[in-house]
Amino acid sequence: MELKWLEDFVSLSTTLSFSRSARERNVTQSALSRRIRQLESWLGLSLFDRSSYPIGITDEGKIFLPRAREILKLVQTSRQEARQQHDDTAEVLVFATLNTLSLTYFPGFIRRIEERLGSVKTRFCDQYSSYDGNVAVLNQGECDFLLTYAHETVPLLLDPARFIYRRLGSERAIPVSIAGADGRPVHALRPTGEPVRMLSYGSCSFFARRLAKLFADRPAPHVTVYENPMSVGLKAMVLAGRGMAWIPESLIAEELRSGVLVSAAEPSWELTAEIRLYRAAAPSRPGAELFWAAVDENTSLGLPDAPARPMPGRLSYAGPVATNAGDRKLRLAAASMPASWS
Amino acid sequence: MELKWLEDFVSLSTTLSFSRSARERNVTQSALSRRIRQLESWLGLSLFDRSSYPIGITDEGKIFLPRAREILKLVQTSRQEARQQHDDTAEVLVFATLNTLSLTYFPGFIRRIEERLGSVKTRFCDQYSSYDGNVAVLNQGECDFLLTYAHETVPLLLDPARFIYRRLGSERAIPVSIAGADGRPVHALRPTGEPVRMLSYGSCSFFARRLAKLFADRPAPHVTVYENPMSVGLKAMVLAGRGMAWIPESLIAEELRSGVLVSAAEPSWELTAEIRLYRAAAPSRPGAELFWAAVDENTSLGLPDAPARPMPGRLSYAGPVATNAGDRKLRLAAASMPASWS
DNA sequence: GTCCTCCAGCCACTTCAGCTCCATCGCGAC
DNA sequence: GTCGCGATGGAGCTGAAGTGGCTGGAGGAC
Repeated sequence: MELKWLEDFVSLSTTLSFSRSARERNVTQSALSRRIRQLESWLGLSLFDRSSYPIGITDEGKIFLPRAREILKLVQTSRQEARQQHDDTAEVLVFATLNTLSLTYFPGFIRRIEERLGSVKTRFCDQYSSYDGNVAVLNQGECDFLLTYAHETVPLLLDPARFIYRRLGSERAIPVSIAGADGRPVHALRPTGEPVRMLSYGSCSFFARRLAKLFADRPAPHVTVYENPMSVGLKAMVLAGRGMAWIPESLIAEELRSGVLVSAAEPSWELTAEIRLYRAAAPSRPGAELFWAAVDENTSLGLPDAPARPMPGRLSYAGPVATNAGDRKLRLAAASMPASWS
Repeated sequence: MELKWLEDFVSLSTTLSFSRSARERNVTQSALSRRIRQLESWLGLSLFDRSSYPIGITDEGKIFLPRAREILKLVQTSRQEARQQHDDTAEVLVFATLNTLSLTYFPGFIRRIEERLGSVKTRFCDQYSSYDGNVAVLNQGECDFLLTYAHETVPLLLDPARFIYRRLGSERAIPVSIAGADGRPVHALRPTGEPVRMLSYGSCSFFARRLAKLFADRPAPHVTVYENPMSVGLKAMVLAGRGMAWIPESLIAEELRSGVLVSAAEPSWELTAEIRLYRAAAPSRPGAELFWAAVDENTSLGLPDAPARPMPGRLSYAGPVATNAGDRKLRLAAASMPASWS
């Protein structure tokens, strides 16, 4: 038996459509069909009535559905429980953070803290790509700190009475394109004329929200030809000349300096964001308190306004222990989904 | 995450030895080592302390162990629950039976019953190979009927007050070998001289018990060169000339007649067994009661003494729905283990 | 009636995770 | 010292499971 069969089953029992669930689970319809059959044959009974449209769940399926959920839930909580135990005893600080920040700001940030505290053990939560997802992680007490972008136009669903924050710096997202032979952007945003090829964030990331608002206020002709919630992915596409995109400055400082990438819109189109570190207001573990104190010392030394700095050299991941090292597969399409924990 | 990782973990936490668990789980030591590492990396912590021998389970491992068991248990019970539901509504009769009987006696038996009752839906429980396992299945009410061999020398752990039975027939297990050019057995049991090559049942099957008793009473020189709890497996080895074995007569009637196989010991070495159908004494589902009544009618017509009859033609499995159709893999070595439900 | 969607089922083909079977290495235990 | 055990690496293989494409049947929608 495979746990993914159960996930398939739960998904299918919700959508009641093989095609839709197949899309949701990032497999073809025929593969999903086969997997559901495998589950059914393992159980020795059928879970869905396919004889009509839309398909219906059988009585046995109705019995089994809560069980399947229970199993998946139990697997999830068991892992969290073991981790909690480990993090507590090993004094590991758990961060929720956005993908881009984990690549740009975090490494330098943690280095500066370690200069004060000595070596610090850290770990990231699973949920990378979604802005709200990370907020939820802090809300539910599954991490010690939330490192995130923030801007007045994007609601951040944290009770100010329960959570406090420090402003660590700021970031700009710049609309960029590769430069043509003449040094001008190949793809450029213009108020009129041809729509520009847009490489865009999905819907759940921070800059996706910022952009949605921006275009609501200042419409401009564009057609979205690619979506990826991770700015690194967008950067790669921009570098390949596939269109323009808003990319955090710290990710493309090098390319801007060398002239490979150039601004693709007037400066007024740039987006800004604060970089904030959130924590629960209530007293926390000794290690977390120590960390927070070190953050305060650093920010009091004038760091709050320092922009996020790009990592020197090539973009290789040198952060904390990857939490999904057990997952070998990473499909591009899957990147738009919440990180799977199975 | 894979459920087999949890099974590995539970096994290893019991044996505290990679090599032993690897053998138990039918993989190489290096494969098991990798799988445990995969589980650990999925969890993000280590479960065993490998720095000393024997290895020790870590604190986190101690936390996670009951959870792992819980998950596996939940998976198992969820399946049983769904099946129960299905069997009840679809009026499926559940049998526990020995492997050989499912191939020899059962098909004809069910055909005779169906001549009276019309089509009957049946299903086998998972536990095939172990004699006691099948008994336990009936004891725990997980099946309607137990079809089994029985003999006064082999204890059958069923409370006579709670379970009743009917004698359906009898079976002989005959010591056989392939015939040489002279028509005499290539491998033959002799009270003195060279030990004969013995192909033997494991330890948990019915005829294994009978044989153990037999050899305890009448020692004869032999060396066991192959073990398989399934008599069909032994038959194949006998046909390949690998040695002698006790095989149920009904499985080899054809070969005995044609002379391919011949008796490999004096007739006094033959083993007998009754074929019995057990059920709970308490009233049961209507379908089961109907079935039982049909059995009684049949046995009253003089069938009880009919020996198990081999299926005509080649030995192909034509019984009820295979319960482990979801399991694609079947390793020979695994055949000696209780059927996996995962 | 036609058109469309949805699902089952089949096929050929490809991919790759996971296994085995080596070999080697380091390290405690004895 | 030797022995046993576990980790690790590479080569090679296999089978499971995916994709992509197709057909066919069953229903809705119009």
